Amino acid sequence: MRTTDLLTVGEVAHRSGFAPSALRFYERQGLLHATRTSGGQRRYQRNVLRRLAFIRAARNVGLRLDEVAAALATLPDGRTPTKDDWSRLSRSWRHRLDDEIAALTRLRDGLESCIGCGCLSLRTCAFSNPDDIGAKRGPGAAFLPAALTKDRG
Amino acid sequence: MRTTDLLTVGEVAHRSGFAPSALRFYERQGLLHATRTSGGQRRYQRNVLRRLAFIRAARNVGLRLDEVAAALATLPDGRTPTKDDWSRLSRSWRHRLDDEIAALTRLRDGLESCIGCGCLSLRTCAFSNPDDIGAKRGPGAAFLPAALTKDRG
DNA sequence: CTGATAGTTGAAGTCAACTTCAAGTCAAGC
DNA sequence: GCTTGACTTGAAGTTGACTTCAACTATCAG
Repeated sequence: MRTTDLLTVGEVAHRSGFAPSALRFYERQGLLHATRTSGGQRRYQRNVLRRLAFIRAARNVGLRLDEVAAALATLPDGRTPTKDDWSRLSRSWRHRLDDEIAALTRLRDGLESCIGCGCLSLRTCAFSNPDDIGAKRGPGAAFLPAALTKDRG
Repeated sequence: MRTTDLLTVGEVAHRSGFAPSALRFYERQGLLHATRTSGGQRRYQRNVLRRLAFIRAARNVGLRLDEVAAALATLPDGRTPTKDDWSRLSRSWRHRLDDEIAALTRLRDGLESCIGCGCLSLRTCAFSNPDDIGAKRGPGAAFLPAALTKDRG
């Protein structure tokens, strides 16, 4: 293993938990940057790991990659981001998570009142209201992540 | 408008909130059934609306269509499902929603402790841990529905 | 009977976030 | 210098849940 302060794709993949293909994909999407060796191979700065931690956290919260990219674009260039920078970016997530939790809680409570009667009426039952949570999703979007649902498949 | 007790695709679409294309898709997936006119057009029984209400509710909870199909397959055939039938099917959802809410709550609380320090360390911060919620999703699956995220895009 | 409106089909497209593939090139330890 | 393992690329494939399209056909009010 080399002793430079630059990391190879494999090293970054191993340390971050992202697949190499994901790292290359993120680079194409403008979320990451890497210098190249004379032979064309990627070499990453060590701070890419924090950036990737941010990306994973943002994805956990439910941000799409383009939103993550937009957030990352607000980081000051020319200097390494500080803790305050990262903190600022993730501050708004709390509200977002609150909303998500509230929506799911409403859904659960609606279910509580529906289980008893078994109605599932399209008109009266808030639980299956088209205007509720699941409606008007864009094409192709799954509702909840597999990781949240896989345990009780 | 006809006065039969059978519904056209358009009527079902309007009453259920599903697009006609979604109804045809569900039929191909075995979630719905329709009789046909002599001319080949679909005609739906009135109880298809309750079935669709169930489908929407299940989707709201986060079930995939194949899971919904499996659940619907446990309905007794030969008779119209009763309220008890529907109630039985949706009873397990409560637990599932509880888990989803708990996972998001853990995530939010992890965020709370991370906001202060801005660490986002891959090693120490539970919030961005690869093994946490967002990790190991299958390809193509979005984390949260647009409906939950669109307001505070 | 006619014309407007609504319905039919299979095939292909969409979206997000990646993964997989084939065919080849680089880096480094011995 | 050679071998081995890691790396490179663009293109195409995957998944789930639909939507869109083009080219027709059916239904029904008047």
